[in-house]
Amino acid sequence: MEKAYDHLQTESDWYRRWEENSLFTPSGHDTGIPFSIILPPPNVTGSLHIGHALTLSLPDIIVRRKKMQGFNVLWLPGVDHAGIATQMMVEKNLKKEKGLSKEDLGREQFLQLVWDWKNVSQQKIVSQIKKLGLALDWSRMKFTLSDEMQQVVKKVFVKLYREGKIYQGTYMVNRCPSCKTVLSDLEVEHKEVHGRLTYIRYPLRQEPGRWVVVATTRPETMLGDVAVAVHPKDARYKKLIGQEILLPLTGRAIPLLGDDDVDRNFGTGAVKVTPAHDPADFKIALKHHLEKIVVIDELARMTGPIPEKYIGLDRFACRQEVLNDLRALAMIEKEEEYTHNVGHCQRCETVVEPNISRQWFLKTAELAPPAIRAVVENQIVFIPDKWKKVYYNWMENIQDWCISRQLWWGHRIPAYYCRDCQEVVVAEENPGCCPHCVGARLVQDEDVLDTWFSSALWPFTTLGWQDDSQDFKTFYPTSIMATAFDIIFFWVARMIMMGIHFGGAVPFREVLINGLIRDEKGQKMSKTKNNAVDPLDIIREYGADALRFTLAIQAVPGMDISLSLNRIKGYKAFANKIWNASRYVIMNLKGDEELVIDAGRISDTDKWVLHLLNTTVEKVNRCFDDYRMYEAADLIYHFLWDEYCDWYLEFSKSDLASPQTRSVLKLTLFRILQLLHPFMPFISEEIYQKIRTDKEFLLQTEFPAFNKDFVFSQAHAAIETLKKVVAETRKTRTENRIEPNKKIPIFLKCEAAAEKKHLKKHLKYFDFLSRSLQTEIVADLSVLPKGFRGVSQNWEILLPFVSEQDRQQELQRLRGEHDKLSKLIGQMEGKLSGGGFAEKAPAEIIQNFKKNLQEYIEKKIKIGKTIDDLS
RNA sequence: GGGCGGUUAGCUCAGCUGGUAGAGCAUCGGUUUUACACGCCGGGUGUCAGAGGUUCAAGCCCUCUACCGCCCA
Repeated sequence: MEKAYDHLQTESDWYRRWEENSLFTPSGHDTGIPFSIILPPPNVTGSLHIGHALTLSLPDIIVRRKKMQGFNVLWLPGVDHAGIATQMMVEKNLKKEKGLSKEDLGREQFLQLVWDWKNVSQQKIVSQIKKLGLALDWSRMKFTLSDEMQQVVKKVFVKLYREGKIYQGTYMVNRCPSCKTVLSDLEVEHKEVHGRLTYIRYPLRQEPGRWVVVATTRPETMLGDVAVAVHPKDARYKKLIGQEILLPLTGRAIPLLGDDDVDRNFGTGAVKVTPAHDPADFKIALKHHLEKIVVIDELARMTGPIPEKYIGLDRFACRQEVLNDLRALAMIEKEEEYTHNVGHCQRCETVVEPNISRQWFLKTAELAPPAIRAVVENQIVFIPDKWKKVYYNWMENIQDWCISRQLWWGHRIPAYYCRDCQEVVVAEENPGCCPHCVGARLVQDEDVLDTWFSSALWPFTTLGWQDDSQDFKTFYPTSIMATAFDIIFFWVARMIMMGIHFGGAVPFREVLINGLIRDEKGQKMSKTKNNAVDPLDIIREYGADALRFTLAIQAVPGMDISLSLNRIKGYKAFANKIWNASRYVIMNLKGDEELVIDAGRISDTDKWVLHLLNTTVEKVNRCFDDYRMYEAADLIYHFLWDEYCDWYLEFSKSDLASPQTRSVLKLTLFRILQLLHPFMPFISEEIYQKIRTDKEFLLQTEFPAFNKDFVFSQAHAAIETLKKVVAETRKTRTENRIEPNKKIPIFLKCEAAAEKKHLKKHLKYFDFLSRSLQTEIVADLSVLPKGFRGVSQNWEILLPFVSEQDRQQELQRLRGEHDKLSKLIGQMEGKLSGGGFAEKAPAEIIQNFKKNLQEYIEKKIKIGKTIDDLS
């Protein structure tokens, strides 16, 4: 083996071999308990970012362990067509490269371009996923807009329509004039904007010279005003209700009416009513049967029955014009700074325009309650738990979902309009002629469905629900859905509703919500801030194993991760550590090692490491079962580095001639590789191949479980004592600047007979690790030559002085320590005698406390004696 | 306006059902010992945001405050 670990070499080829050997396909429909996860499908907008690496690695870690535990595991991959986002990117690209719009190309030709883009992007994503090492079954790869999915989506749409859950209606919706489509409420982001509140005079028709003042942030909409509303109990305006107002600039006469919903505290208490361009005004208009005058078109340009000069102006340009004109007429009372929330398009950040239009909606009234119940009844569990509150909050206030989009890239709505009788026909295929009038002039709806509509069907359609497949029967409901919290509404909630409705059961049992990845300063990563990192760059520099481990050990459920390159570097070093520990073990194997350990013949150090390994295995399994993979990673890290490498490998150097120790070395290494495999699949496989058992790949071996034959509490305690004495000796050496390499005579004293006996037995380890020339365990240190002293529990250590200066130095140190102990003991005794601690605390705690106190007291006495002795 | 997080060592973060604080990195001193300098040995570091309360005992529970962040309306 090479002296230094090379991740590039190790990570280059294993994936291909795993795939070729079908390691990632389920074991079969009749073997093992099913365990399934459907990949949250990445968008085909480009490539994966670091957040994906987290969301995808965590379930992979779970999946690999489940496979090793013998479950019948399905981990199914796929990608999402991402309607708006992908179309936008292709449009932008087309504009940039050829200066053309999508209309220049036409629907069909443009879609061909998007498909090309999708293919390139999908290829990129798949290659990234493979670099990350995800154990996905590629033979079942899905795409949300494949022919197969198009069939299912149509089927589902028609079914929902016939059930009356999908309907067409004319309502006020959010429209993005830049993306040129309507958006659902969720796709609108509310952001604080510093604007101006303009107070405009609205003259009373019957009383020339008098007016009411209305305040607005959008003066241009006044062109579409149909009324002014006041609160009926508002003393300022009560008497004016019923009068008419002459709308400035247009001269239209509009009523002044009373409405309970008017907020008396906003502005002047009189509000203008623009039903076609404001959701609240829309409601008022419905109540009072007011006309809806459209003055802004779908591209946010002025239109309608308004003065000629404004027609065609952009809404913001028109705002300036209107203000200028009002000013000229002295109709502006005042203007003030005003901060308010304005809806922006989530995709392109354009200010969203409320707009009345005919759209398709999904009724949620019947779908939501069972979806809420599923979580209340714990059929679905959120991890961490707190997210269920977020889920409830949204589900309990859910609105109907606008599912049509004015895009080309997506699932075309399977609705046909008859040109002859104007009827709408909803059917999976074009019926050819109108069932109502038998006319043949049917045209399909131009719009497509919201991307999330097909995503909502993902857990069951990917499994072949539509064909009543064996996969669906075996793997639905799936076990876990892993995702980021920002799409709980968009995706998780909708999957639950659709899964229950169509799949007949919840789509998944657990929802694993991971946090956001931030940069090392805790800032959100973004392209504009230029602090985003490319997972491929990290993998190239540090390795996929190091990246996976970094993400796993930092992924405390519900917490964001601040990703620092230094930390990744640290886990790259960890990989090198594993490599070298393995190199040591493998170099010393003779090929005759048994993997079955005879507990009667192995040494205490062997027992110690097996005992600790066993404890670690038990804890790791428990952590996995509680979805605390971060803690499992931490446990493995510390066992491997702090115990196995720092102590066991060093102990073993004295025992290499023993076939038993060599067997333990091999077995423990094997177990470590198994524990590590879910986190670091590549390096663990590479090393496994050098100590291979009968299984061809590590993933085929059985994940370690607690083994009651490996409980060696006595040996464990004895070696722990040995470690403490070695540590104290090393510390004493270092503190007193004894040359690290110099072998010196060491004297030990111990009052506990059993410990003394054990240590005597383990003296060879002590000598090696303490660089001892010769070690003597004596009954009385005071009769020996004077020396530096160390104390560790029952043990005292003496390293002989070589000069008078040594003696002075040691005395000074001892006095300092003596003082420290006196202070601590005083504090502890105080606590024990006063305040009720001794009476009220549980016996176990007090016992422990007293034991510690006793230790300090003894240590103090020992040091006191030593001081006398040296003075 | 409603809700949810966070505030712990220089930095980034752990700390399970309360029992005198931990990791990684950084830093300091030593060290080229036959697995590893991506290493080894050893060290220092904290009014656990602030105030009050419950308790024998609070980083952890309760109340309030401050600051930062997020979601919903």
